[in-house]
Amino acid sequence: MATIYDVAKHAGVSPKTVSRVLNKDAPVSAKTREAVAAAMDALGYVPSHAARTMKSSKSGLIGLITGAISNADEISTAAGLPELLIVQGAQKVIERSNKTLLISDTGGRLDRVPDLVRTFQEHRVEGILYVADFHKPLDLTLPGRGIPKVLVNCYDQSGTPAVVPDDEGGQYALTKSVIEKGHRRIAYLTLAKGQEATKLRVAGFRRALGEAGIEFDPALVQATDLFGTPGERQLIWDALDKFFDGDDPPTAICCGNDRLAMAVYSILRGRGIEVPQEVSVVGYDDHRLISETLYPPLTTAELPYSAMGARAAETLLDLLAEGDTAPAEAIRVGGQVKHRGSLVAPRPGHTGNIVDLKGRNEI
Amino acid sequence: MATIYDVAKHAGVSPKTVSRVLNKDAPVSAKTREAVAAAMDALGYVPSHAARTMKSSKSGLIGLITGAISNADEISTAAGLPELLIVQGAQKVIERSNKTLLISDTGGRLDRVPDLVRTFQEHRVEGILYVADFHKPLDLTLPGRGIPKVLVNCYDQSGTPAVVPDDEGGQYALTKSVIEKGHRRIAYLTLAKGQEATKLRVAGFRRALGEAGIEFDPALVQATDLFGTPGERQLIWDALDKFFDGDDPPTAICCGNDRLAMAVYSILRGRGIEVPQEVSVVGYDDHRLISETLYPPLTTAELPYSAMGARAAETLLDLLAEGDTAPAEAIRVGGQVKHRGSLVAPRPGHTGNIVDLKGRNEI
DNA sequence: CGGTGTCATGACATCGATGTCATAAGAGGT
DNA sequence: ACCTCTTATGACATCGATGTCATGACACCG
Repeated sequence: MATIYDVAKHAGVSPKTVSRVLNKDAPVSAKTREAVAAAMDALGYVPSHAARTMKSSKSGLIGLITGAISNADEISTAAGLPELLIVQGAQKVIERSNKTLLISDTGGRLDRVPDLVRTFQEHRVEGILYVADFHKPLDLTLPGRGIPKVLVNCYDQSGTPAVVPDDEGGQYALTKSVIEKGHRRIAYLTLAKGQEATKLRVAGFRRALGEAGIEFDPALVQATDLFGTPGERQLIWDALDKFFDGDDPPTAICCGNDRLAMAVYSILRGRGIEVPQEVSVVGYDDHRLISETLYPPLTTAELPYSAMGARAAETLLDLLAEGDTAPAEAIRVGGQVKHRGSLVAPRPGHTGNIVDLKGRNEI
Repeated sequence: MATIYDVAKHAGVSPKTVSRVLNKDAPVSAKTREAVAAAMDALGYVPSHAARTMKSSKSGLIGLITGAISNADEISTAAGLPELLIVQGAQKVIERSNKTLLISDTGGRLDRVPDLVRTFQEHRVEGILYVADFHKPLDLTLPGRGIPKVLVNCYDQSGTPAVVPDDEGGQYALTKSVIEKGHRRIAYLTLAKGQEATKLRVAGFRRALGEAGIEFDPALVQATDLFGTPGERQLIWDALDKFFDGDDPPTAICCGNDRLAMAVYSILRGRGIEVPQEVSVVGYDDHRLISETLYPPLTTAELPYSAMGARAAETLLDLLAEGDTAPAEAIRVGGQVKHRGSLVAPRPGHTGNIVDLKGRNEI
């Protein structure tokens, strides 16, 4: 590969002059500039990032740790998608700032993180973004003392800057939309218990009910997310059974994510219950492959992953530029409610008890 | 950041000796080695990749160009997923070889590719992987003379090494499975006309029919992929109409991808046609979010993206190691047929004409 | 005991770009 | 005509790691 010396020789000038042409940091006569440009062209010269980094001790690199790539398999099951969208959001911001994103993958193993950070350190990254696959507390302490870091989709105890989704607000807004359509009996098939998102969203759900003066009925709330494993369909079936078995069945069902909503559609149809005519269904995530392909299209709450990634990248760049003291609290990023066809006003006088709930021939 | 000189001073040895400890390329006495290790530890020393690259002119970097990140939005619509899985496969192989993958994103704009390649050149990448979002001929000539390259999911005229999916063989195997179940009237809702995959898969479909002595009926083949845009559902509806309108309706439907199969499920159900009892349905891609969540689970052909990425990375590493002459022909990677519940033997004497096809009240 | 290796170590130059300082050639003011 | 100032350029050192060569200390052999 041609060097600045080759270019200099070819153009009959000194290396330093070539450098000046490259960086436009000092006046160079037009004639010389053209000669140098011609030489660079002729030799196909491209400056060496390594040499620049060495001299300036600024790498222009931002490291990002994720499982997005190795989780790609599970993107099929939607689990890996969030990370990817976060990476996308970060990428857009970073590239606009003229830095380069170095993406490293955990391969799903947390114990590889120190290795990845070390590689980052070798490359002298200026900052690190750590992306989690779903909203959760982070138990590990990231190595890499002195390197500014921002956590995305997770948070820790030590006050590392973090960007997380506004789960409470999202479910609140979505539930409010459901209530505004006229529903009063609203069931909720939540994500797994213990998950951060579950806690926060149930809180948002209750807040919306409370504000509307609707009493919270624990019998209408059930965790049914088994991450797509085989027992899940049965679990949902049983939950729906319970819901529709009472005298006052729900007229709307909130689902912990769009995949659950998809299963609910199919089970309801199998029982001859029409969506949305007899029961409204809403999801969460706005996983468009589902929300737009299902029929009727799914009303759902957007999980603003891309925006979170962008926000995190901006926060990191600010940290780098100004040594800004980052906010002590995690930054919550909210998403929109996506209104589609699966949520309509409840049928007047509808009881929900229209089919024989014991006829499980489709299971 | 501590340097090798700092470590040397701290340990009371010369920098060169520290270097020897780092690289184990010359004998160092145990005592010295320990002293150096202790010094490195105390100072938190991490060697500078830039300095190494400069000295050795080997960057240990492999560049990868993709739209996977920026297409993440469309992963929701399944379009971006392939690239991501390819990246995953490549990543695994590259990391095993102790090199680092530098992932660059086109942001969906082909005209940015030269920029990305230039950035790669600045980083002195040793090779480049170019990943396309779906199987297609590549019209652009990649810049970066002299850098070994491997194309994935695409191919060009200039004999650049390429890795592509075996679309013909995949559809052949899938269709053969359908035929082996006893189906003779098999419809095919293909992807968009003109696409590489469409041509190859229709060829595979016809080969399977031909071998089984089934006449190819053009009336049963229709392109219905509109990439999830609004008119698509109508288009599929019309196609199904046509299929089931004749006296000899199909007993099985092949779909160009899993998303189409998902729409087909929903439309058939809306018409009261049971899957798979009355009509078997198969997809293509094995997009597990769909194929495993649909009920019944979808029989489909795996599109081996991850394997393609891995294969491409191996090919590139071989090229680097041995200056191997790459195969002149594109490498075709085959996938498996995934047998699930949506494909069963046809009902004896079934005509397919069991519902009023004009009752389109669900559209 | 001197010759010949081997082991352990260090001095120095080098990779490619750029910051610092020096210098030569004009431009402009008095 | 002389001094100062700007413009345009180059020489040289430097960033951090490592390849090359040199050297001192032993060990072993005859």
